[in-house]
Amino acid sequence: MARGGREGSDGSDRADAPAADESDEVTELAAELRRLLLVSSRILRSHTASEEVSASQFSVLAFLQRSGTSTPGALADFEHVSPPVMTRMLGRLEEAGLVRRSAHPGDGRQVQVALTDSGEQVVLQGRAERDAWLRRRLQAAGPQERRTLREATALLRRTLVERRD
Amino acid sequence: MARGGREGSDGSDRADAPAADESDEVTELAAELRRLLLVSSRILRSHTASEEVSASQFSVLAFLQRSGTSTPGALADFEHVSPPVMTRMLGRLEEAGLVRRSAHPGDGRQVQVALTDSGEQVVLQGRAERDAWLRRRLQAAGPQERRTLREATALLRRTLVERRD
DNA sequence: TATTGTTATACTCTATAACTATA
DNA sequence: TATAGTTATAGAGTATAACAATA
Repeated sequence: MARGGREGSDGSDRADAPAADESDEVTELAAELRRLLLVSSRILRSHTASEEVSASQFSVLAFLQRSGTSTPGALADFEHVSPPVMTRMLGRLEEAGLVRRSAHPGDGRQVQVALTDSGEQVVLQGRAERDAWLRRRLQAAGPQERRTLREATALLRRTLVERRD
Repeated sequence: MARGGREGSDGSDRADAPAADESDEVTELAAELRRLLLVSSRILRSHTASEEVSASQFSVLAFLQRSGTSTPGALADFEHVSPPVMTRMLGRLEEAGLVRRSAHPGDGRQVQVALTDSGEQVVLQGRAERDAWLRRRLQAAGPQERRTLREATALLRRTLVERRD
């Protein structure tokens, strides 16, 4: 990791101008984080898909199960996908009989989306099984490590997901 | 999977049988982590793709730049994709003139993969630009938070990526 | 005119199965 | 027989542009 050198060692000690070391540190963290997210999302995707629904589809179903009802636009925002992608996802879920689309009361442009009974079954029964692989690993990691991971999860969400600019 | 209710809630308080609270805690962390990885990989992918190469392709180029030379099989392992996926990725990169495939000396079954000069250019010039978005956010998060993220990155890699079973 | 959603189009990402060539 | 890689096939994930309907 070779970060040799002290900060401010070249005389540029203004507080708001990051020193070379800090810049290196951020650069390296960024590269590691990028790679980790890319690879671990692949791994997780493969471990949380089932024959019934993919990881992405399950995420939509789980959101609907908690929120009761939503619209394609709200779901697209929540999942961070473009509207056409959500239209397609909902189309597949509807074909599979897991969600139902109906007219929005009051605003004819919008569409209401809700789980069917079958969709609710998939969420409730699938949840435990779906996260089993991840739970096993977290269990093995130990309490202290889970504490770090909980902090980091919240932090990553704030840093990557919720911030808007 | 349905492991029959909560463990430990019936008075079995052996130290290696996680209490109900711990089980709930792990379950919740697993669900949050799954969702975070799914969503943030989407976000990151959209912010690290360029016209030249996608996020995945860049990751392959960056690995080659550091390792000098590799084989399709080793790259597939490293990226956690199946062999046919790597074949296709390499095909596209080769078409674009960024990598070169050549006969493996000593083992005719294997193939050697290396960057072309053009591919090296893409890596070296693309690195800073590609991570700019992520670096800005990490910079804004502050030193203490980056420390947590560094710990968590290493921890997640050990927990999710490196463990084999 | 702005918003919501969909359709059309065109990629990339991904896996499994079957095949070829070499060891 | 086992290993490395590719081809064939199929489907999911993703985005932008163009369109329709409603507000």
